[in-house]
Amino acid sequence: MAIVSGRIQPGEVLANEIDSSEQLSVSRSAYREAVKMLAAKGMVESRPKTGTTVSARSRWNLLDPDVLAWIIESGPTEEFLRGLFELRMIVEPAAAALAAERRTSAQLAHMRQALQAMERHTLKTEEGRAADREFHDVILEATGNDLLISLSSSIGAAIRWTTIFKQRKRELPRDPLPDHWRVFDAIAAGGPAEARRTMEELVGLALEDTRGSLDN
Amino acid sequence: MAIVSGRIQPGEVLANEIDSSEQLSVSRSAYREAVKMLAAKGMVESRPKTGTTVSARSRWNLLDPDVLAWIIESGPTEEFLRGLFELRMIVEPAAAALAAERRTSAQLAHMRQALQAMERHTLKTEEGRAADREFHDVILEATGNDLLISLSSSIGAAIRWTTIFKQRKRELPRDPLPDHWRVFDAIAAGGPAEARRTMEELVGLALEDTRGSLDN
DNA sequence: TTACGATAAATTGTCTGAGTAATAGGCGTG
DNA sequence: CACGCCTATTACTCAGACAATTTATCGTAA
Repeated sequence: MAIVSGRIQPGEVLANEIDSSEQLSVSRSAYREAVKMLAAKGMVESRPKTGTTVSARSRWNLLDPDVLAWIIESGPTEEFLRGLFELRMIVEPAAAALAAERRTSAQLAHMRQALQAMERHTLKTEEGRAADREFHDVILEATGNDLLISLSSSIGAAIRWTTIFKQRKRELPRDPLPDHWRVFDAIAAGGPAEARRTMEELVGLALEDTRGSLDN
Repeated sequence: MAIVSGRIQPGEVLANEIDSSEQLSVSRSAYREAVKMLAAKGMVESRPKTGTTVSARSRWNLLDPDVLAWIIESGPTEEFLRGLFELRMIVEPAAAALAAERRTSAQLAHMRQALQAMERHTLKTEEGRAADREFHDVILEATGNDLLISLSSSIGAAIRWTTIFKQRKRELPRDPLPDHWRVFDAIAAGGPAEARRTMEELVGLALEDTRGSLDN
């Protein structure tokens, strides 16, 4: 958190292992294992004699789920959130288009089932939100592209966290179901171009909602 | 490598820490630090009594540069490579479109300079390839989107490794410079739509080249 | 026979203290 | 001024012990 919040800036060196572990009241080995995880995510680099330095932000694995979570938790800049939604707007419609080309009928049935569950429970309940996630997950699965799945689920989780952290106060102003059904219909019958268009619409509207609740 | 190659399948448990570290002739702490890095990348999960189990592939951070490198090094499936290029085809044109909207004149000058260096040295030399990378990096920088930069540089590095690993034998059959200049012109003056189109063309042709060298 | 609660065993997690290896920075010499 | 040597600092590795956690087992009672 000190690193992602900028309290320790890239280029700065952390206190040496002994001092750091004492500050945190843990053993040196526990501290080292923690630092190794940060190193694995590209956030720090360790070298003998020099110590452990915070890496340039461009070297961080920003798409790592943990890193994303930490950034969001630490109060991300507005610019970062814009970037997050921008990326979603690039990836999700493309994923929908691929799904329209490749989905199996079993996957289609699965999507319908998820939407029906969403309809029953609404987004106010945890079950409803789970059904929403499931719908989007099946779309990703239908693309048959593991990398796209990995990327998109990271983004999806991050976006959900932003709404959990920031929203809270206002109700969802709009019924999201019709948009979801339009995406479904497009993937079922409309072809890739139509799937892309409807998903752009869905993401765009979700963005509007979130933007509203972020302005405060 | 045992994990990414599938020699140890998701769900399987690794030998316990003492046996594993002895097999590798390292101390338990060194082994634990290594495993912690894999855990940070989502590839394994450790729990007392149960041991360390390989996570489901859907939980891996496939976009982590290390994970990508390991997968490519271990001989990726053709399907995986298709997915990689597919993702590139989604991301890079979108990045070019954003760059066309937001680039500063300084960045534009930087791009021109990189292309001229590329022209001087050609892609046969390391300097020429560095200039190529620089050109693409400046485009990313011009998008002003950190997440997009992180994603695209991971993909870019991965693609370079595939060509390094597989290509080797044949010369580049085509002069890539005209395509690069078209992208440059579009970013300089043509607007986002034209930038997207020219970048699609560039990536598509690069894909063709690589596909050719992969079929053997 | 089944359900449940106490017990045991296996494994990771943590801690400590020591020694090793690498390297940046200073020092001296040519 | 350039180069090579030296030293101190730091991360890196190791070994051994103990703690915490959780699964599996076993016995007891319903």
